Amino acid sequence: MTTTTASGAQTIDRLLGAAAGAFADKGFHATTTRDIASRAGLSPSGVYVHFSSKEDLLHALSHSGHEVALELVQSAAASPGDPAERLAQIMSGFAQWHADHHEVARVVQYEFPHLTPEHRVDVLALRKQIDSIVRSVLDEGVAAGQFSVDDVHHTALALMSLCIDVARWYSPAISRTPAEIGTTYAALGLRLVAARG
Amino acid sequence: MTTTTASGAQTIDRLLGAAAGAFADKGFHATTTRDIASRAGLSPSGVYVHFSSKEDLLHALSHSGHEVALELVQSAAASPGDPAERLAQIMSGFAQWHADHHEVARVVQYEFPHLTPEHRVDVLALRKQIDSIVRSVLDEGVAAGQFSVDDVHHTALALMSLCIDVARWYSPAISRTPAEIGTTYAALGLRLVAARG
DNA sequence: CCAGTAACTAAGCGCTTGCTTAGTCTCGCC
DNA sequence: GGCGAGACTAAGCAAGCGCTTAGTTACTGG
Repeated sequence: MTTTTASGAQTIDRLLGAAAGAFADKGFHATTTRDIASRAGLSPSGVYVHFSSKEDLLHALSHSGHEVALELVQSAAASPGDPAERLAQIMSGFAQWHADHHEVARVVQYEFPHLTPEHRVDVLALRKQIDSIVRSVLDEGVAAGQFSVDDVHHTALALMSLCIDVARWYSPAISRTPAEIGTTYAALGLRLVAARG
Repeated sequence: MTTTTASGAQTIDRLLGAAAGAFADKGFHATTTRDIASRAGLSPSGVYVHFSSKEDLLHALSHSGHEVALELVQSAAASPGDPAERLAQIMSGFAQWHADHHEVARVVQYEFPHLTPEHRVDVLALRKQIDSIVRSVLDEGVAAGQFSVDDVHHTALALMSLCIDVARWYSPAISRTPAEIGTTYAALGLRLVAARG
């Protein structure tokens, strides 16, 4: 069998980081494999020791990014507290993640269509899990009379949409910190579902 | 001087439409000039009769798209009614436009970084106008005691963000019509600014 | 009726792309 | 102490890229 050594694992991390930076800066198709290799301090062919293609790198990045986001939303939804407190946790965590990891987030959200069809369905499954968690928190809040929404599906989409778009406009150069953005978005989320409109 | 004939103007429109479709489907860099030419029913060199480069096409598309969006927001902001009614007009019009013209909207929003620096500042000026119109409607609503927001800048960004992200998830295959999306987003927008939270 | 020009194409140039091949180096292990 | 295998590179190939050149056709004003 083929084993990966410690130095190999390190190189894989460098390659993923290099690809995330390059894809976020210039987009998947505008990024060359030579670009990724040089950012990772390798020769052009060094990439293919660890990944079978440029799209393979995109998929690895996309899959692990979605996994991290899913875990984040999962644990926020499972935290103690009423639906409003848990929704606030989800919004603040999800929005902050899109700022803190805006490179990976941008790749995850905007390069998704460039995955192969098989890799796309793989990643889509993780996305659906995130959506369904948000919807169930909304359902609970409505059942408890704490939330009042016109349509749970549409509202859940709008809430996620708000956080996802953070990756588009966020830049480390702006004055708002990711943590502040998280706090703001928790408040905005609660406004969107507040009962007694 | 060089004049454009009627048939030439028609071809320019076909080229812009072809480029919008191709850029929206595959992204700017993944689109080839041969692709655009064949969608427009021209030979590969036919593109260069009317546009000096592929980026020139992106800029034309981006500029006119922003102009249409600006006019839309401008006229909604100038419509009769109190700040709440005018904000609802802006949200419904802007959201609906991102669904109805999701091809151009996607190019406008996501291919923006691939413009040359000069073309980017040109388009950025139009963007800033849109933002400032939204902020002034918020200011008026706050002054009238009709709105209550934590921060006008942040709220204006969130409102625009919500509409812009429609272009990412909208597809003609879904059951919601662009008009329905507009109505939903007008209501969501008012929730985000509502006084007596 | 013909000169001038806008609209368009066939062919192709120079370059870059993703990826491969053939080989070197450096370990850990018996 | 040699050998198998993982990590890596120099060189390069076939294909596709944006764009140009040289030329043809179609129309329009004088």
